[in-house]
Amino acid sequence: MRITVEGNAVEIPDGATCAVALKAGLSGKRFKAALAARTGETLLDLSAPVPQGSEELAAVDIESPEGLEILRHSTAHIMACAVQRLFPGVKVTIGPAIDKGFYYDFDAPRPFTPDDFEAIEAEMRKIVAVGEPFTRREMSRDEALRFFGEKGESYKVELIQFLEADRVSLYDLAGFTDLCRGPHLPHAGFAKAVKLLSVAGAYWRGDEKNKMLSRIYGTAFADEVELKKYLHHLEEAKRRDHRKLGRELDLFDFHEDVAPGMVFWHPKGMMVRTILEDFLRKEHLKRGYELVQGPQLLRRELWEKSGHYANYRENMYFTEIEGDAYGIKPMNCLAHMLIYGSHIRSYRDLPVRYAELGVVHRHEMSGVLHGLLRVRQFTQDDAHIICRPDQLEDEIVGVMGLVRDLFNLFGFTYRIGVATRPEKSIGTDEAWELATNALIQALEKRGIPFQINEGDGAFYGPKIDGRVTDSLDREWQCSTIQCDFTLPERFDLHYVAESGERLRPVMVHRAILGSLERFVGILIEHCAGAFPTWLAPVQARVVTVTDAQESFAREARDALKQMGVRAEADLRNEKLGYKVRAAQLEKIPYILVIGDKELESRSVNVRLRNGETLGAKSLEETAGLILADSDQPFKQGGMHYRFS
RNA sequence: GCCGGCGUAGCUCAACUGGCAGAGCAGCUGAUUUGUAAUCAGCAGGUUGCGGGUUCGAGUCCCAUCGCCGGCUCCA
Repeated sequence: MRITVEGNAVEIPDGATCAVALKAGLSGKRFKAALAARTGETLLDLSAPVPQGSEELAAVDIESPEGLEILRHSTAHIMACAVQRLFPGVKVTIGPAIDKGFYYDFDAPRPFTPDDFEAIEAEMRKIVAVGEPFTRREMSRDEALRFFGEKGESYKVELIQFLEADRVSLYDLAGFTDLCRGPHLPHAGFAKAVKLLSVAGAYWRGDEKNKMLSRIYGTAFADEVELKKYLHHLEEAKRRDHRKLGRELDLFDFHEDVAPGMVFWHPKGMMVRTILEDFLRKEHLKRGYELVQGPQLLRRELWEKSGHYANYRENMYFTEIEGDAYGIKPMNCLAHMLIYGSHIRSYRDLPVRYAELGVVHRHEMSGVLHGLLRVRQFTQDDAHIICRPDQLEDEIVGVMGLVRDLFNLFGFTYRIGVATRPEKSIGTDEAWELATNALIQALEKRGIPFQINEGDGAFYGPKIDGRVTDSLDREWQCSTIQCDFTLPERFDLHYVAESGERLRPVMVHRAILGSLERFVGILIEHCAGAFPTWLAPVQARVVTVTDAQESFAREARDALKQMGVRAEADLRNEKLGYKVRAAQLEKIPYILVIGDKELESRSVNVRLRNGETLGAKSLEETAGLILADSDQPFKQGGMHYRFS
């Protein structure tokens, strides 16, 4: 029998096993992975005969990353097959593998609901149990158009019309035929650990002008153990949800009825924010920034002049004062430019670095709001650097240093992207090219790896994006560094050069943590509510064993406060275990127990958040311990105060 | 904004096909005075998101609206 391995035809004796097939013609990483897996434990059955009629090599190691992707994509086919068996008349569209699973978009008379999962999964299990083979065949473009046209699969017809190839490949599975590049599993029997997860609406080809399809998300793993692990991971993410922890830890809440998308910070949450803000201000002052602040409302004419009115109006709030239209600022740059423009500037004055923890309002569509991570009012750790073109690269390099230091401090790994000119934009081609190159060169100079995101830039300039990955491997966009030649032009900013000539400066818009709201949300999920000691709203709680220690407990709390520790006391008439449990659930870093023994020696018994007890210590010693712990990030936590 | 799901006490959730709105936790009060993740008892807690409609009767069915959740689109 003749089979094809990654495009190479190989002759295999009839009745040969997969092992023989593997030996016969190996190229392509997924087959190498399969070979490698032969020694270890694998679901690949090498003694199985090569299935008849299969043109693809009958072996896939579904434990390799490539194999897993094949498994998931194939599982999407199995699901589509099951859906068409159960719901005749449902049209298929596309069903790719995604990061942790797969989806398939259907055009169904009635959108699917989770109630349908049981039936679909049962039907899928039948296909898997039989081990229905995937078989590949090819036909010409016209044949395929006719084939899918006759079946009424109009979406497949549309897809083929967009393809440039003369011939297309199709895969058959138990009577279900799908247009597909492949590759696929040899047979459905591999897809044993499968689960459907959710339904959602999704636009055909991702365009909101197109029809809304019904999408089913699912996942598949090499075995049940891996699947369970992943489902557990999803549970863990749920447990860490900042919206849940925000309520449980009494950090913040929302009053959806009166202010959707706007945060009410409770005392503990505000403490975290305040510490963060103080830290950021100090850090910016160290790095040559100056603090400024502009107004919330600016006349509409100003937004027209900047281009925001034309490009960003639908996301802005407007109000009227004495008959004049005002826009509530969605960003801080205009005020900063007006401040810059209030003096004549010399080339010696540059760069000017204006920083503001700026409160902005953006009218986000109702469907996108999400806890602290997507809100309508938020605070940016914003700054604008106005500099000479020859200083631009150094300034970006400096900003990237701050990005690195801050993310290191919080223990985030991060990924950098460069976003280029979008369709809706202002400014000349030359300016765009200059700005884009400056960003790229600065990154290269720092040796920071990055990817290019075409057309993802702001309307006034290209940008560098920084996305952090949290402890659950999810990515969040925080940093944005934008190069802007356009607004200085529109606002006629200038500086006086050595020659006396008036020249145009460049402006860099940048935010490192992005929005403090979002960042606190990410941080909560990252540390599961257990803030590092320096950020913990309550660092220590004094807990009494009986009422007899009440007075000393108050004394101890006040003494700790005096020494700079954020301490409180739990004097409730409850058993020690109850109060320890409460403090532990609130993730307070230090629990200080006072019973009769400690009362006598005027000490506290120190218990850490992880359950470890350190024994009795004097109040001074305890305060020293806690303060050293909360100082750590500033002194030893990988901070680099260098500018280069 | 679009598709789907949902909205019952502060929180987590009950209430069969329409038939007297309930429990645990949290809270408050009292008893208890306790040694490192939950002492016991009692009390209080509600216009079932809001507004209409159908019905003898609506938490439950219908319409409208606000909001939330999961996605899509968007995201400076």
